[in-house]
Amino acid sequence: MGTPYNFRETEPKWQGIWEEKGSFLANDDAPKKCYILEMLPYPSGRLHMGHVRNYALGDVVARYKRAMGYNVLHPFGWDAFGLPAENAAIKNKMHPAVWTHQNIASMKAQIKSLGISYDWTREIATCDPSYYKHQQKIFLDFLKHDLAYRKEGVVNWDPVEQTVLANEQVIDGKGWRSGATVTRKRLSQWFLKITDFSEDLLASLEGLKRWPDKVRTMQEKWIGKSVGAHVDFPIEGRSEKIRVFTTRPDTLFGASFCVLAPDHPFSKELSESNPALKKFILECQALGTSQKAIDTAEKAGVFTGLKVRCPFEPDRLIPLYVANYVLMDYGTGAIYGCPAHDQRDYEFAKKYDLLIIPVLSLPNGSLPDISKEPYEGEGYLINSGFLDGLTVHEAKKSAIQKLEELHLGSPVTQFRLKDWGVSRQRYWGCPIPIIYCDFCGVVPVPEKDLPVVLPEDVSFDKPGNPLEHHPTWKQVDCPSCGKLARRETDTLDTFFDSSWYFLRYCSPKAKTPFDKEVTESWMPVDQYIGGVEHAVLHLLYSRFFMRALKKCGYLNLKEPFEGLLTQGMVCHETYKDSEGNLLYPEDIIFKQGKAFTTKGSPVTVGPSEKMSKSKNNIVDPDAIIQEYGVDTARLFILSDSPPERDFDWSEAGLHGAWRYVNRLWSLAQDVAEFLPKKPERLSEKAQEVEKLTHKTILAVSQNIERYHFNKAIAHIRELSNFLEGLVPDQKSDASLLWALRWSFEILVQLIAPITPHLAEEIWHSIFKKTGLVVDAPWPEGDKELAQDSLMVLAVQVNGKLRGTLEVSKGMEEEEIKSLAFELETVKLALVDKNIKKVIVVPERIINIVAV
RNA sequence: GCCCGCUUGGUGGAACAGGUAGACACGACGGACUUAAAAUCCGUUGGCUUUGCGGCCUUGCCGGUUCGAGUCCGGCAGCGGGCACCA
Repeated sequence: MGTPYNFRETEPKWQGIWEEKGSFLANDDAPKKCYILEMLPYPSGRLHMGHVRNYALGDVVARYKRAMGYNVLHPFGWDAFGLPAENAAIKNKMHPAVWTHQNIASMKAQIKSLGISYDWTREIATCDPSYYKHQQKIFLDFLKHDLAYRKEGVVNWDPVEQTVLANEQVIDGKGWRSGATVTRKRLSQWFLKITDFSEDLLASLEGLKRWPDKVRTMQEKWIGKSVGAHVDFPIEGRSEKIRVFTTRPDTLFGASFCVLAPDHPFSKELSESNPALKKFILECQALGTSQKAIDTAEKAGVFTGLKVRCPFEPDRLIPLYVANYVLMDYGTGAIYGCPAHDQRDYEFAKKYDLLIIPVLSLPNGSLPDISKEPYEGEGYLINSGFLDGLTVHEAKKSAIQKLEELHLGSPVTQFRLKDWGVSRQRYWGCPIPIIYCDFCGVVPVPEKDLPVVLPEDVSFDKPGNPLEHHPTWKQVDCPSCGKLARRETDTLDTFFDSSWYFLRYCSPKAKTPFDKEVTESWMPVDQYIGGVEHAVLHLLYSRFFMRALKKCGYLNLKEPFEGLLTQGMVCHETYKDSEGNLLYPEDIIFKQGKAFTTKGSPVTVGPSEKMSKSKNNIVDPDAIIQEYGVDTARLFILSDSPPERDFDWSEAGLHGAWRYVNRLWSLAQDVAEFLPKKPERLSEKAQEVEKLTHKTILAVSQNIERYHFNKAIAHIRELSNFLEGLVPDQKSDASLLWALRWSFEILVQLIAPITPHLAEEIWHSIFKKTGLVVDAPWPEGDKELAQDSLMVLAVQVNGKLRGTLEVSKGMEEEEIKSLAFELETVKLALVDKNIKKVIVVPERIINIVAV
């Protein structure tokens, strides 16, 4: 028994030494670069376990790469603009800047106690004018290169508060504070032309080999390329035509109505003389702007009184509707309905009693049953004139060809992706550097006047945008004519801030947004780590930014993130007392596997759910670090689940990690006795130690490379279990004494990226090493020495395991077969059976097939 | 509603390219140490069955491909993420 491990002293000590020595500073000039990055956090004020998980994952990779000889860039910063700061301002009467800076200070202290290998000299905060100054420059360059433009966009409008609401502030169609029914309002706003890059953003996904497939699929679906056609439906009795977009020109003979979006210009025109339609359009505006609200609303529409002519059947007239399920943003803002073969059209047709004409047979030629639901599968065209008998694919081609001949349509490729609206009617964001002049129009703020800084003296007493009702801020002289003009009072979407921060880290002190040469040498990010919830928006916007910046001449790269790891959520059980009230985890005691309150009454343990305030199941990282130390928390959070899955936090699991930390500490003392040179001869046990050690090095390295940290830890535990078992034997075996010490030293290096403080402390105070583990090169595994000479083969009869064989590597197949047949259990299973064949899979299995 | 995932013992998970399901842990149970408890250490632990040996069943559910399926294919169910102004 040696001295117990004192993490309270040890952890801050090593954090201080690493900082003092500058162990984690990145070097712009050194070769072999590696950029490891965790997603920029929002400074909410309190660190949560999701952060701890994220940073622990990144730290293992960063420390491992450093030990592998890489020059690692591992920076940190804050996504410091955003809505919560304004909410806090209203609630607590605290200025957003003060609130944000306080949060950053307290979170920074918490993060420092995690011992993550960050280069803090590169820290940024997006709310800092020295950051957003460059962002404003980028915006102006986007404007110059036709990547930013103004158009009308739709926002959620709270008519009582006279304020624009975010989607999350709209609950069941009502404003979260006022409770008033939210309406849609059109405002002139700034947009970025992400759609200029639709094709490239889609095609380049294929090259992102180190991204999870599911993220690539999600982006692919989001961009949503579809090949279809524009089709014109002439309006009966008028000269205009309704142009629709469709992906199914093959089903045109099944058309039974056409639908315009409520926002369609023609809908508006017709509504002037149609009060019912006008009323309906107003009702549609009561729907929020979210896709979910639109999709789940009951399909409803109004007949315009007009009929349109089917392109292929000039004599057939179908009604023209305006309906809530057609979007102005997508395609042409108009569709034709083929209810027999489309779910949404089907629902609409049923509701308004419109014709449902089947135009597709099943692949076997029979008619689909469309009495209850539409048929959306493959088949052959029917009831379709010149298309009859064709497959869907053939009919699409043929229909488009005919439309072109008739001058009533043309093939067209459509993307679901929309341009990115970046204007926000809020205070706590980056000001858009634009001035509106009655004489000169839209005038960019001259570069010499950047940054346009947020005014500090704002009030949140009035609803709406504080910049808008600030007494003087928006008044400015026009840079062009000098007359009095107005500043843009909208600020930028915070996704704008986080779409280029990873570039700023490369040269955080640059006078320009970033230094081209240095940035190109660090970029792309080798490994990006963050939550799956960012799979589409943040990651897609960042990919767009790289392309847009390239177009503006900033750099010559297209993809920001070469490797991507998306981590799962951190969950925890929920607890309720006998009355069903939620309880906090710290008020629960476990006895014999059952849960009780501290007062002894029984507790119902609910399912594990994402840690959140509303579920009362948050575990505070600070408290855990106080009680167990950060290495224990890191070990537990890395060992229990693979990173991409949800993680279940449990006090018991944490305790297991704590025990292991202490076992390693005491094992270190048991094997500390030193033999300076490897003995000439190794005993059998010493050879086993050597072999398992090499196996472990290889397995741990491979598992870290693949981000299977839980498996890496399992291998480390296997090795330490083995070493522990041999400790009593070492006194009588000098070569084993050497082997145990040698092996354990390697084990300490292998676990160092996971529990870095423990590793340094063993290295220094038990092994009396002079250098630091962080400066030691990663151990090298020898494949030869890790080889087994014997192996175990499974023997099956008809696919069922009947026994095993231990054979030496390279034994002849015939010999293996005959050994297999000699197994008693095999003989028994083969009684009264004829052998049909024997399958031998080298080094794996023998399967005897018999009947 | 639309898009994308996930589902293996009491629990978290392992099984690399279809080849011995349950590595490594947690919990539980039994034992050692202790006046006792905690801590620590040792052993057992998927289920059913048999006095041992063994046998049968088992990867959310139903079906298929294969000598062989947790892994591949089709269908279903449950849970979760995203849906463009939360970040």
